[in-house]
Amino acid sequence: MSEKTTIYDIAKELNISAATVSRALNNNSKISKSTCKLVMETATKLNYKQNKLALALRSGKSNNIGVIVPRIDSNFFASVIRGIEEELYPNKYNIIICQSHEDEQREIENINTLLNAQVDGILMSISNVSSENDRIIKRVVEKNVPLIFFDRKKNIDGVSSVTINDFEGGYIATKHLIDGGHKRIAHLSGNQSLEIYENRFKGYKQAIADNGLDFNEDYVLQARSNVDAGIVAAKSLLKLKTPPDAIFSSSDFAALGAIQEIKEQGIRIPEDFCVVGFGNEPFTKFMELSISSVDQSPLEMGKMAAKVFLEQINNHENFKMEKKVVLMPELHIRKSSSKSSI
Amino acid sequence: MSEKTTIYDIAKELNISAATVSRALNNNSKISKSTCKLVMETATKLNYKQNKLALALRSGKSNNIGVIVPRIDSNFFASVIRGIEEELYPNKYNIIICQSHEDEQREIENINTLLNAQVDGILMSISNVSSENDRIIKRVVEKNVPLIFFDRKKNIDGVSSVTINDFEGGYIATKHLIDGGHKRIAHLSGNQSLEIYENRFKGYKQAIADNGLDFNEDYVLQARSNVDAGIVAAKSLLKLKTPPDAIFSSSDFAALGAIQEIKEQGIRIPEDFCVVGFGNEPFTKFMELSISSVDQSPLEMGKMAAKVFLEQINNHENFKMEKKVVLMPELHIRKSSSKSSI
DNA sequence: CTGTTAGCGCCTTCAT
DNA sequence: ATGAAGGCGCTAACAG
Repeated sequence: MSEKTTIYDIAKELNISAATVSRALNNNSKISKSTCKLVMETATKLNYKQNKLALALRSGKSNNIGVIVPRIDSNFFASVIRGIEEELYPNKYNIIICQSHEDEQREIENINTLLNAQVDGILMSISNVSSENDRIIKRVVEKNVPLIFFDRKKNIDGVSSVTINDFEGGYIATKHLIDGGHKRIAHLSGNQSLEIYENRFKGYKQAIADNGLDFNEDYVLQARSNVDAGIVAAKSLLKLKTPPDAIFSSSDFAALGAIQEIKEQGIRIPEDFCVVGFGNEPFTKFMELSISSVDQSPLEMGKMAAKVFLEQINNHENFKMEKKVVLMPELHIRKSSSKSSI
Repeated sequence: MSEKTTIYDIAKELNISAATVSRALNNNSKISKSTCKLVMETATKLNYKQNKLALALRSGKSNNIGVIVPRIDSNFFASVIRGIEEELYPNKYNIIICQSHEDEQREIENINTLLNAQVDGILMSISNVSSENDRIIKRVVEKNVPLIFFDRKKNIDGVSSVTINDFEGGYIATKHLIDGGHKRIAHLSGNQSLEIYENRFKGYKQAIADNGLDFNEDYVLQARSNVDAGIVAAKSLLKLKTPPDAIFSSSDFAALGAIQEIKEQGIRIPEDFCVVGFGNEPFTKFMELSISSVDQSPLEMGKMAAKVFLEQINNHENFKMEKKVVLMPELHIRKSSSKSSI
């Protein structure tokens, strides 16, 4: 009972050939109704399950796709993965998850593992932009394994990507603060070597320029994406001779830390100081002092990445296709930046 | 360049047999140093990558394990998965993720898919306790595919599980409220047909009984795990002739909703009313009025589930092993329940 | 309509 | 120390 039954078992039982069984199982047109029915019956009787491994080996299609994320236990990445899964499930693809832990070496290992496992495609958010992983990424492209970047991308020929317009995100967040009457707006940025943070920063700068404000380099600090970094950053900003009166943070966590520190120093939010974050993490709307934040629509991003993959895989021609999808970010205005909604 | 190189390509290049190549690649003892070196060199030169699919088909081991969760975009499940991944990564296992969406039919499909994909084991948190999925779960056991439940389990012979002591969790949470001087403690429960919620409820009840308080059925409400459900529940609790003065909620989200409603009605927390949640969601500690909550150590749970799987897979004997690991929950006391820490 | 054959890529007996 | 052969489970040509 614990033995796996194969098409040969069914064939033997019925005194027919394995090929016929295979055909019947696959609803091949030219099989008599009777044998087809017989095969189906014995299949269920013997509790037959198709071995996808054998099928994959033969067809060269594993029906697995690999997803590489820096870490899975962040709301953003988990939501993207959910989106991917929901889009791919009806298409019979399984998802193999890898975490790079922001480590480039690990990322390369992940890609190799996935390639060895013969995945039909790789969807990834890169951890880092060094030239080290360029080589292997190019190899993926050469092997004609569809590769799609989401959120954190890299510009490489033949590689599609699904991102949000981070520039726009930075722009609308900053513009919102300017509209609120703020003139000294600081910016907490992430690792600028990543396009996403660079673009959010550029959007911020552009909004500043477009509205006749002065760009002040002292107002731009780098802060990792956690609460403590936000606290540290806010501390140093508030120590300036002319401290800012608002912050646009590239990270919700840093925004939270900044808010904590600002309130700690007796400054009122949003009356005296406003803050806007980025990412729309669940906690931003749960806070009593809810935090305004730019939403990245991770679910949609995941679905879109999956869709692009499907297009690519179904593009049987041998011309390479490269698609760049850019989603629009949406600013969710909450208490941390709206004096009216107090 | 886009062609995949196989051991035959290496063999041809070197005018030796594929068998020798295979042996050399696997560091087989009885291969001359020279040919071994030669093989290795040509392998890298030709950019050879072992096809795990072929290996899997031959060996019957895919080195993939399946993980089924109700949904992935919840901090708890994402963290468990992270734990699983980190533990299994060094052991060269890949993780295939499936979401059941709390739908039993989908869950059955997931199991079948994973079985078809020849996974070496299945780790799952069941969505539901009906008898429908019993049959398929039994089939997994019969097929000798290691099956491990985590968090939401079902008692089935031959199936291991890793859970937390939910009874204890409910008990310490309630006891903490009692110690705080509360005598009218309400409980928001989840779907009682799931062991976890049943046990949290039992722990609550036991703590009530052990401390000479009266159990009041009106104080026990079922609430789904979201903010709105918590609001609704709190509303109806506060309408009672003798409303409670504390709540132990089986869900952090419901706890948050309850807190919002309680404050809305002008009742002060924690001075007049205390609340303890369950799950230790990230937001609970971020709130200004931080929420006390029972931690489920999801990371550890994931790692443990993976360890149990590894033990099981390495248990080459044919006796079935069944292991039940129960982790201890930990109460994180925060502002929502501690008058002293205001 | 159905059977035979062959091969996907790998490893492992069995020979030598 | 190496080669030849067979098979993991499946399907697609090629024959009938």
